[in-house]
This record gives sequence, C-alpha cells and structure tokens, in this order.
Amino acid sequence: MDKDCICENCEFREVVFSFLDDESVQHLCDNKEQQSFRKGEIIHNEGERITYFKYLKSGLIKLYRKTPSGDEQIVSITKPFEFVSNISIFSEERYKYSVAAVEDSVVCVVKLDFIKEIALKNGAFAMGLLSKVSKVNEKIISQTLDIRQKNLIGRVAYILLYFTNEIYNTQVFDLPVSRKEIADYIGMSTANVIRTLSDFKKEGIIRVFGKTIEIVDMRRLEIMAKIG
Amino acid sequence: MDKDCICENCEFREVVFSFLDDESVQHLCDNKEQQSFRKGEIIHNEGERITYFKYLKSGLIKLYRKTPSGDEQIVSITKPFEFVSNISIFSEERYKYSVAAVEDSVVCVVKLDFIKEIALKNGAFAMGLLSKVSKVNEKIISQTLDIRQKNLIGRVAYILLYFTNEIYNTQVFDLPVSRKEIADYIGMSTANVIRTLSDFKKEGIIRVFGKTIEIVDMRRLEIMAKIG
DNA sequence: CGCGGCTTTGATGTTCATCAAGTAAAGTGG
DNA sequence: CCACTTTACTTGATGAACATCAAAGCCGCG
Repeated sequence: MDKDCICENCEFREVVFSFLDDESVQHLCDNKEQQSFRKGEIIHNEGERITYFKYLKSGLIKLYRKTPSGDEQIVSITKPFEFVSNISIFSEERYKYSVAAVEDSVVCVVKLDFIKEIALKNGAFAMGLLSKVSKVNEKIISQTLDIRQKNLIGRVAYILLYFTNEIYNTQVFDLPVSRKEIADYIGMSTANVIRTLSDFKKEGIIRVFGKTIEIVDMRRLEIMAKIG
Repeated sequence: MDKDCICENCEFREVVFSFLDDESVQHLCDNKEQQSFRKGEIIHNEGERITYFKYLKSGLIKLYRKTPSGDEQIVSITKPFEFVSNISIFSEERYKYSVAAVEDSVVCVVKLDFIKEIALKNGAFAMGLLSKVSKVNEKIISQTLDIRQKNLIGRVAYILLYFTNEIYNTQVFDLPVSRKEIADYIGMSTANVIRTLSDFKKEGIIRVFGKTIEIVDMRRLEIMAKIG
C-alpha cells in the first residue's frame, strides 16, 4: 500500500516507538496502513467503534463533538505526531470525539490490538504511550482552562497566537478553519469573532486577506491575550 | 506507619493494581505511606516537584489552579480511587495543578519511581495505568465541555446533579464546597451562583439549609441541566 | 460578644449573543 | 466558463445574560 512510508525512519518512532527494537518496528511496519484525507474530510465519528491506533503523519486535524443542539464544540486542533484516535482510545470502546482534517492530512493506522499486544510485552513501550497520552491530555485541559479565563478579545488573541507560535511558526499564515470554527473552538459567537478580528485589523495589530492572516504587532497581540 | 492499611484488601487494588501478583503488592505495601488531610488542607501545590504517586483512599478532593489574577479555576472534584497526583504525573516534572481536600481525606502515597519501575517490568500493569489515566482525563475533558455548553442555570443544575448522582448518591447532602468554589468550578460569578440556588429554592426544586442541600424535584433539575 | 469571612439580595453596567440584511466567495450544473 | 446557488463573511442594532458593586445579614471562631 505504501512503499514511501519507511517506518525505520518515521519521525513518529522517536515520539512513542523509541522503545521498540528494529524487529518490532518492522513488524509494526508490516501491519500498518497509511490513509490520506482531504481538507474537510472526516477521519472518524464519535460513537464509532475504536479498532485502530491512529496518528497524524502530516496535516492538521480538529478534535470535536456535537452538542445535543447540533453545533460543534472543538476540543483541540493539532498537528503531526499527536494521536488522532486520541483520549479515549485506551479506556473506551467507542470514540467520544470526532476527528476531521482541517488541512490535507496523512494518517498512519495500526490495529489497536496490535499496539496493546506489544505494550503488554514491553513495559517501556507502554510507559512511552502513557507519557504521550498524558501529555496530549494535559495540553487539551490546560488550553481549555487558559481560554476559559479570558474574555472575547483575549480568546481571539490567544487563538491567533496559537496558530502563529504553535502550529505555523510564521507571522503570516492561512487560517485552516472558518470563522465559525474559531468560534466553536473558543466558545464564542461567530459574529463576535469576526468583529474582534475586524477590530484587531483596524488597530493595526493584524492584517487580513480572506483566510490569510498576518500578525503585524505581536507584542500588542500578546498583551491582548494576557489582559483579555 | 499504618497497620490498618492492608494492601491485599485495598479497594484500589482492583482499579489499577489488579495485574500485580501478591508479591509485588506486598512490596508495594512495604513502600507506601498513608497521609491524612483535614478539610481545606492542601495536598500539593502546582509547581512542586512530583516524586510520589498518590491516590485518594477516602474523602473528596479538588484539583485546581490559580489564574494570573489570583483566583482559582477548579478543574475537577473527585472521590476515591482517582489519582490525586493526577494528569501530569507521567509526563511532567512538576505539578500543573494543586490538589486540596474539600472533605477530610486519606491519601495513599508511593514513590513514583517505584511505580514506574514496576510498570517497566509489567506491561499489563502499565496498561492498567494507561487505561486509568485515560479515563480520568476523559472525564475531566467531557465534563468541562458539558459545562461549557450550558448557561448559568444549566451549569448550577448540572453541578447539583453531579454531587447527587456521582459523589453522594443521595438526594440530601452537605455541599463540600463554598458557593465561591462552585462558581470557580463552573466559571460563573459567586453572586450569580447564589442567585440561581435561591431561584431553584423559590421554585421548589431544591431545599437549602446553609451547606445542606436537598434535591426535591429531580426531574425538573434534570430538565434545567439539559435545556440550560 | 465582636470581628471577619461567607452568604444573600438588589441595582447597575458591561459583555456578549442574537437577529437581520447585505456582501463576498466558493461551489455547482449547464 | 459562465450563470446560479449556496455558503461564508461582515456590520450594525437590539436585547439578554451575566459580572460587578454595594450594603446588609448570618455564622463561626477566637
């Protein structure tokens, strides 16, 4: 299915699979599969049975769920080397959250039982997983708390800084998500997200060309994120 | 230090330590220590170095952190068999969150290195930890999302139901926390939490005697939690 | 028995959601 | 490739939800 994916060199190996010997890695490699998703495609839906261990090789994904009233709550937007089938994978039968690609993405997929099998035999590997899972969860929780303590302006500023500093590492980037998705991420209304972006624009803090954002005055944006 | 704690019979054994043979359990038992905390006492502070694996034997604790402006954000209030030194323990050097007793509590303490050592040798044990950590984190995240999607009334109703159904399993209970702490938990102002409780009282949904709460009309409270 | 912290309630103002109406952009089918 | 349709974005006006402030009552503790 994929000659181009050579597990020995996979960057992910360092992250979780560093405790595996070459033989295990080879075995893993033989059992894995790569899947590509276009921007907007759903990788899996909440409620579906979990059978695969998935991680993001490239691209960008959002983790979210639907509220009873039908709108989305976005839990996290993350880039490669996070798990995709994350959070509930080692404790639940079924996904608690949906995952969708917000940019073209490649996901590497291994049967979950296979991972569990290795973990049972290899404590160091299991501890690697544990550490990684903890880290991912902690990030989600602390970001949620960070956002919760801020007002509208602070939240929008925070998200812009998140994209700049954590995702893209550039001052100019294309927003991978719609205004509505930002709203669903930070728990505000779409209209107010747009309004705040407009305000930042008027004050010369950012420049906006459709989806493209340029952070002009990083300093002031950081202040807005802090005091807001 | 504690003859009264016989690990072989510890209820916690079922939760995480079920994969250990008697010998390991004995070893664990020899290396553990029990600590008691009075209501209000701090078990550990964010920023402190993590050296112990701690779990709650009895009582009730809150997990929280301080915002830059000085007030508390309560992440979780949980009862026995949750980890206390939770979330960051397997991924960080230092606590990201503080833990304090909201009722008189007993915490069981083992050197973290000791736990790690066992986990490295015993994959099943490590996987048990992983499963437990995942579950705890997932609960925190989903509760946070549940709360986020509700308004003031829904949030207060939700918390009351949480105490009734998840913590105490009775219709009548003593609130273990102040009104302010509820506010810090659900992300609303103290005054409005109190106001909402008063409204519930006036409408005959609950009865209030100081810290003692009685849920009178469970059905309506559930409706308030759902629609709010 | 008096002081300080927690609780309660009312009045006021701010923040934010909602609604509406219009514009731009992006898909869709001929 | 263009007309058409739909979806995303934008802005203003309005009202609701909630925070804040203030003053008073209550309770526990020294």
